[in-house]
Amino acid sequence: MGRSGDLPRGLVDRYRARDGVWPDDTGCPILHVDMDAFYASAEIRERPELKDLPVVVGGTGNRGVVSSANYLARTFGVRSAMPTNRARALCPKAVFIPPDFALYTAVSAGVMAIFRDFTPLVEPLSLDEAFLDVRGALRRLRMTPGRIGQEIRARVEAEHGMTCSVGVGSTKFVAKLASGLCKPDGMLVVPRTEVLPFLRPLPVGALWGVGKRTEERLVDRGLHTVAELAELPLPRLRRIVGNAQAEHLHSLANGHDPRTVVPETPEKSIGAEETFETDHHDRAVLRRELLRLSERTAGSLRGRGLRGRTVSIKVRFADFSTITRSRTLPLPTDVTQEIYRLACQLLDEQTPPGPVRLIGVRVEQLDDHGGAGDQLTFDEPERGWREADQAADAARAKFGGAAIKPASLLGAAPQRADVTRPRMARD
DNA sequence: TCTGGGGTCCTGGAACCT
DNA sequence: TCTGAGGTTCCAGGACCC
Repeated sequence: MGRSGDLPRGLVDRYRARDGVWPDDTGCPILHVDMDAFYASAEIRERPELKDLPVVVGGTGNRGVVSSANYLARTFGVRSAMPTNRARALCPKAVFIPPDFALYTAVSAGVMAIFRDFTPLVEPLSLDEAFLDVRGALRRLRMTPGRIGQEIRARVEAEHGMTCSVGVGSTKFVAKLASGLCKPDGMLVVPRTEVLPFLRPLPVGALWGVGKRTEERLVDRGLHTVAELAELPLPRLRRIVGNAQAEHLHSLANGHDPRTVVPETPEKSIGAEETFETDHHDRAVLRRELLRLSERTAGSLRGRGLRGRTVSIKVRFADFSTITRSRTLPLPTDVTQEIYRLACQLLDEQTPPGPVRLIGVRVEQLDDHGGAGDQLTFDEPERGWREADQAADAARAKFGGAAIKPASLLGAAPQRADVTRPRMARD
């Protein structure tokens, strides 16, 4: 939660423990646990000699950005999402490390397992954070929510050598804000009766769903704080931000957040995209990249037992203008060649010429085919491609990711900016 | 400063169907 | 047979989140 970290610290002290006594956590069953500088901490855990150095994890190429920086690096002004080149200028002595997602995934699994020792109702938001609903655990473990938060913090540190921050509240939104306000290595309890006094002085940008653009729009109309937004008549807010967002923000600002902790949510889309190290006009290069991305996307689909009906491509030009083009198939697919064929059609028929800095492929309208394995579409040629995909998947599983690739990808790949992968931490 | 990558959700327009 | 209204789906783009 980026901007909540900029809030006045004095505001939050009343929600910390005083003389070892925590504020009343009755009716506060929601915990939000957020690992501190997760990727950087995981790297330091692997290489303890980095402990007292500024550490920055992120793309190390020309166009890379910072995914995570330890708190020492942050004292130099380094922030996540900042271009790596700028981070380097601010802190030349920092150790820059490309992300290692296998490591973060493994650490994350260990941390999530600790959460599940307290409650089965764990909703991971990314590798480094999760909501917990501890309602059932209160009776079973005879612990208060605050006590559970402390236990979790202690176990994460003891078992993984990393710190985390915990927010305890009556709703997801309050718990999430609270964890953001006590970073790093802290805990905050916002009593149910204190929700409105807690929220009202916050800037509108602290509301979940208010980013840079919406914040500008609200501030332009004189709405600076949550209190001002809460008091605005709903019809006026609708005219500013649209119906759905108005309802959502008005509820949050008035302390209402009906969202429950949902342990499993089905994926809605899967895709891959990449930024080139230098811009490319050449359609042959773009098509080759589409094949690589189609292969990655289709592989992810097959790995999860999913198929999708809508294929979309995203093209970002040198001037940063971005277009998306999509087409829907009559039947869902997970076949690399079919996704690639559609992606090429979209590139050739619907994409204007120009220097391209990023290209991506995404598959939407996903459909779990429930292990129906070979259930086929009516498109007979697809059968051969699916069998080829399955054989290639098996070979990759046995011999590694580089073991098999389409012949057209065997040549030199275009230089890409540093690759990062699913769900980055942003802490 | 100059902007990654993987996602979700919403809006609005066009096309299509009833 | 034509037309319009209303609903649904598709598509594109924007904003946001981590």
